[in-house]
Amino acid sequence: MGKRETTYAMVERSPFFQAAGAAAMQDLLQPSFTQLLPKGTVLFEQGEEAEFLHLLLEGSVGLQAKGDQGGTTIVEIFGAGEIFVAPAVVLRLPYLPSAMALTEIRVLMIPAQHFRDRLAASLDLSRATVELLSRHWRLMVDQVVDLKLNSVEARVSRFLARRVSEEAGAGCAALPEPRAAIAARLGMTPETLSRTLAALETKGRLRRGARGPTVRDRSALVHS
Amino acid sequence: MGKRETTYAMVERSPFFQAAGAAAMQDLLQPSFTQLLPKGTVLFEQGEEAEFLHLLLEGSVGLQAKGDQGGTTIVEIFGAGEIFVAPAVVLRLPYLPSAMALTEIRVLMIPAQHFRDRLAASLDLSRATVELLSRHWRLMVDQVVDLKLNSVEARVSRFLARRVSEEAGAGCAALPEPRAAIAARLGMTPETLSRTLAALETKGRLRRGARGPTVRDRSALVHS
DNA sequence: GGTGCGAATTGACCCAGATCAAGAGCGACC
DNA sequence: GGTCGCTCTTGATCTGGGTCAATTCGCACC
Repeated sequence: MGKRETTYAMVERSPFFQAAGAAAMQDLLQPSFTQLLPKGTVLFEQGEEAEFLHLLLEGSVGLQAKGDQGGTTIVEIFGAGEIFVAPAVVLRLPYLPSAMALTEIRVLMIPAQHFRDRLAASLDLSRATVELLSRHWRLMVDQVVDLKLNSVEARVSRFLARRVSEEAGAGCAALPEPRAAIAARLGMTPETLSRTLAALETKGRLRRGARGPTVRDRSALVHS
Repeated sequence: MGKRETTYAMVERSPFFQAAGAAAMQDLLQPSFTQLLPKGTVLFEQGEEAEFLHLLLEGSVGLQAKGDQGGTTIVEIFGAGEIFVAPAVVLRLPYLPSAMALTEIRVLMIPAQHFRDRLAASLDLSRATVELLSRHWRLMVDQVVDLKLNSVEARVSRFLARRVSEEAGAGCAALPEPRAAIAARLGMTPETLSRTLAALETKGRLRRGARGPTVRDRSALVHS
């Protein structure tokens, strides 16, 4: 079937698959299944035992965490091809954040116990997981630095820049996720995000369109 | 020799050692060596190739990162028994942050290539590394949530609470690191940290002494 | 026991971004 | 095609924490 073909092709392209190799992945994926879920679906809730490792095939999901004094943020937004949430699965601990579909998504569900079993048996898979976690740690370090050192405008600019192709150096940065989610990911209010996009437009850095803002010059956006 | 005895005993108590098991650790530690370094020493610089995995035996080190628009922060402060910076070692990539001794330190240096070799050979070590990275990822998630949702006072309170023993519920939170480092870790200026400590003192939450602030009631500090 | 110097505290002021409160689009569904 | 219920944007105001400057503290070294 065509749909299953593309699914496998997408899985194959993910960096995790590359690192683990086809053999290990075959074993891993055998009892997994895909789900098609509408925007807004909660994949799992903060505090639940981890039952699945997720590989996102299409759309984006947000990892949402509650602070202890109340209030929630989005800690990370994952796109197609990315895997979450390995730490909870590995440590057999409750999920630290909840996960919510920010758009309609297609996601591959890998049973947690099966993943742990394969992990204990396969060095290749283990190695790929180490690399995955390393990359994810670096993402979070990057975000912490961003939050601590950069202004709202710089954070928005960096976020948009990561959404336009690096080689083209320009293009339309689609923002299919709700504004509130993006604002939370960037550590600001939706109002401030909106104002900042408006400010970037008057500065000529982008043009706001229906399918998201169009960036004129990617490098000019980041460096200033 | 007594000193080597205690070194090994400390290594043995670290969670990473527990997870990896004595056999794997024996192999890992064979070509490692310890160093005694004064406060202010730079262990490695952001952008250098990773040459060592570090296990901190005594003192504290700060992971310091530069933002791309200039300015630096401290992303994390590690204490005795903790391992850093596995991601750079694993990925054979340059260190993302620099590391600086915030106090006098004793640190075990594990050659990077040796670590990677053992990692590729030992499932136990691999598994321990996966768990280590998972815990470190969670630490960073926690910090991101803290930065996004909590006020300066709440962040300082949480930080102090983690420095007093949980069972006692009170005690002296030694702050041997320079104030500027702690402030950077918490995403604020040294001035604000100072003022916040003063404010917590007038509220009766702590008493400031020479060997760091003494917390009267740990749980009152966190929950308010 | 000065005395010199960097780190920590305190004080006065200011500003980026939050908050509160209207509007403006924009689909979905009758 | 209207109108209900969104999300998004814009406007006005407020405030937490940053900035800059002046002490004061702690302590190594003479």
